Amino acid sequence: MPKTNGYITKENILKISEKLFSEKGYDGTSVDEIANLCKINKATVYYHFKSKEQILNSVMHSILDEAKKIVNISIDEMHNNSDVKSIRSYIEALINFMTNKKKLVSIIIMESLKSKNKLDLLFKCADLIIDHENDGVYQKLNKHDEFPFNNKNEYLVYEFFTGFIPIIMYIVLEDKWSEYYNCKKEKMIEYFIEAFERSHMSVHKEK
Amino acid sequence: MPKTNGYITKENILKISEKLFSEKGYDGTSVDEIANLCKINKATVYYHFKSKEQILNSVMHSILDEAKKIVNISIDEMHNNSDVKSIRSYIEALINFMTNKKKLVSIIIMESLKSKNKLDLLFKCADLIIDHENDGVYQKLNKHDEFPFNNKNEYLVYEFFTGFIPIIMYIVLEDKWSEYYNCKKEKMIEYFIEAFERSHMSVHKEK
Amino acid sequence: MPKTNGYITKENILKISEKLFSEKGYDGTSVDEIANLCKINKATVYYHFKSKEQILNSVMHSILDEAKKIVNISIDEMHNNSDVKSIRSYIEALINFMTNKKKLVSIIIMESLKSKNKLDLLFKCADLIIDHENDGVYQKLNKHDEFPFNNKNEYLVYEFFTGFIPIIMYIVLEDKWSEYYNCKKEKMIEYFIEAFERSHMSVHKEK
Amino acid sequence: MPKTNGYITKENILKISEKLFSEKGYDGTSVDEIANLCKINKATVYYHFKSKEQILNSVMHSILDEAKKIVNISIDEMHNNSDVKSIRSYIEALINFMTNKKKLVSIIIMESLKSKNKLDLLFKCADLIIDHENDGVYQKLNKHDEFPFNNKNEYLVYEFFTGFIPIIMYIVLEDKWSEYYNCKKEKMIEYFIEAFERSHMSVHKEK
DNA sequence: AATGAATGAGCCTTCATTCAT
DNA sequence: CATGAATGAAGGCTCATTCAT
Repeated sequence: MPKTNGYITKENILKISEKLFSEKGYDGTSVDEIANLCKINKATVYYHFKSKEQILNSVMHSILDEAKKIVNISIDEMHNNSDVKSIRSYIEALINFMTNKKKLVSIIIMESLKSKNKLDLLFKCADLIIDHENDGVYQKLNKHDEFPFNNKNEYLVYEFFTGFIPIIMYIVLEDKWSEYYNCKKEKMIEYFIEAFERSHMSVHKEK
Repeated sequence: MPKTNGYITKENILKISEKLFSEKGYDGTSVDEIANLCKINKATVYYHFKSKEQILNSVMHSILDEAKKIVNISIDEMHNNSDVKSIRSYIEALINFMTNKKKLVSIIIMESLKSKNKLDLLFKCADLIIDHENDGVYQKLNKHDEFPFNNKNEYLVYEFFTGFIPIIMYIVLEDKWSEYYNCKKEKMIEYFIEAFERSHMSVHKEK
Repeated sequence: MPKTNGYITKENILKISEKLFSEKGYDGTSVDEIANLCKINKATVYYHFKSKEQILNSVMHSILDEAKKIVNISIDEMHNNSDVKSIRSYIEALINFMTNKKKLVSIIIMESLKSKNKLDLLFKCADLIIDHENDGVYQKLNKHDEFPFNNKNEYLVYEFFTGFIPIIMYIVLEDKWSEYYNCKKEKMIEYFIEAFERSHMSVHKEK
Repeated sequence: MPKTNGYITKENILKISEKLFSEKGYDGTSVDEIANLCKINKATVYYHFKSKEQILNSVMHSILDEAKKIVNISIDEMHNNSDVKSIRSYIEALINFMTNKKKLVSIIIMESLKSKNKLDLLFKCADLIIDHENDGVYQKLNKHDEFPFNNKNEYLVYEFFTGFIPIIMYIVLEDKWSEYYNCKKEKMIEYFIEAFERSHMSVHKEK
């Protein structure tokens, strides 16, 4: 029996899909499952979304929006506190947020690796993080320093491959890593933050 | 009645599978396709391999073996030539090798991100590289330096997330990155090597 | 709240449906498509028509009405001019009219061939044409001739299967025939009229 | 449980499909139904045939082959008997054979009317009948007469639209016609043969 | 060593139709 | 008069896997 608010239904599909995609991946989740968990008819899913892929798309973009808010808040919080400590807490905030969306981050990465895929969501996420880092944290840190990069792309390569990538890969591989190398997660995150500061942040730090 | 030597058939399945997995990913390749391209019956595939996943497994391991050889050769070359330049050339050699296997590296990463996956191939690859770096290059370079890590895991986290990961992610994302950010690949590799030295290698360098 | 005059909406549905049925056939057209092209809601279609089949029905009947007008006009024109030449021009007029509705004629035929179909539209169309021919042209021509048929059904079988059917089948198959047998359409229509006179009309002609 | 002779299975699919297509039309028959009636798995159907359309194709072509045999036999039988009587029996034989395949003839016609369809089966059937008529019956009849057609296409248009078409349309519409016009079928076939001779055959008859 | 045949489970999608508003 | 939302029922097809030979 239908006739509730369609917006609610749509949001619910999104919510359940995010949950299922997170738990079982995109390919591992069937539209039947989504419909069943939503307690709606499968056709209703297709009334609200053109295709399964479009659901994924919507899920991803709503996460991106959520991420933006989190990042903004973190940035605001450390506005007057651009020391090493607050950077550490910014990174930790990022890791915390993403850790909750771990599986979806995996999906973003996996989809980005498929050769045919044109979603570019990984880069959009990166833009979000790096641009903020750029305008918020980074600028502060380097205000008085010599800027070590000659152009935007050189800078972006640095931020993306030595900053953004290690962080998200840490998030998605943390569990497996700690199991494989037999290392407690509390230790790991400590090591990682340390490693991140030693490598990527060495450029950002005041000498 | 056996038509040919079974060993040849098996090797052929592996070869074709590597090709197909590389082009279309694991999920995107069907056993039918493998059999067709091998010009053998689908059941023959299952005579040689217990499951599709086992094919993937074999493909992965044969790549690992190949990688080992390459790494060994590179290491040997560096033996008498362990200055910064040769580290650069080592990294370049690594990137070159992996670039040829780009799609398979993608598969290794993608498979590693799947929650159910128990292969740990990504970690095995990492072990291979890092151990070699550890025993071969690194030890040499740091023989007389203060070793900045307190224990093996701290060291491994560093090597894995700020060394290995950036390199392999660079390899698999290079094309898409250069397209998305409109940056020539020749420039990119230059920026990347520079970035890698600035971040990860900063620890390895002699001060 | 009513947006427009309901009558207009209904007529529009009919118009669009005729167009779509013509282009893609009845089965090939979905109610969604009709609604979309009408820029109305799908449920609105069902407000005006009980079912998709009823739309088809209405479309068919409105064509029948149109056909009646055309036939009447043609008949009138022939009234004072009932020689062989004008019969030819009558047939040509018929073909011309129907050629414009080619696809709908196809639909009528296709629907008539479906076993469950109870519309009998094909027969109704035939009645229309044959009756007119009967009352108008034929009677005139055969007023003084020996009538070659012993009863109404014998006459109807003759008119239907050797007169009406060849004409409508010519109309709907003309394009494909000319392509398959590599024959120009201008030639074809000439051959067909000739063939029609040789066969069907041989009975109607004055000896 | 599998492992019978694959050829038998394939033939069975064809047999059941012919039956179902005949009873319910192409669109009205689902692959599920075919599989169920064959008591095999749906996937087995797809093992033997690439698609549902390919099944139709095969069914049609096997009918065409069957038809060829029938036609050949009829032709042989009247080899030395080219009088009106034997022509009548040839037409009756044709009608008899096709009447058994009534629904399939409908399908051929319907498929031929679909604008996108490229099957051309209707024309192939026509070729079969007309060519035989040409080489067998027709030649005999006109041996000594003046040939009334100036070229092959003119002749084909005549045979196709005033000979072949009336016959097949009679076959597929017989039931509905007799019901609509309230006419017994025994009478109808008599009227039809008579009508056919009066119109189409008038050209073939010796004057 | 190799194969033809078969299968079960599942997948995404479409469609005509209905109902509360 | 018109609509947004929802549905049940199918439908065509794919895929990894198995078994008898």
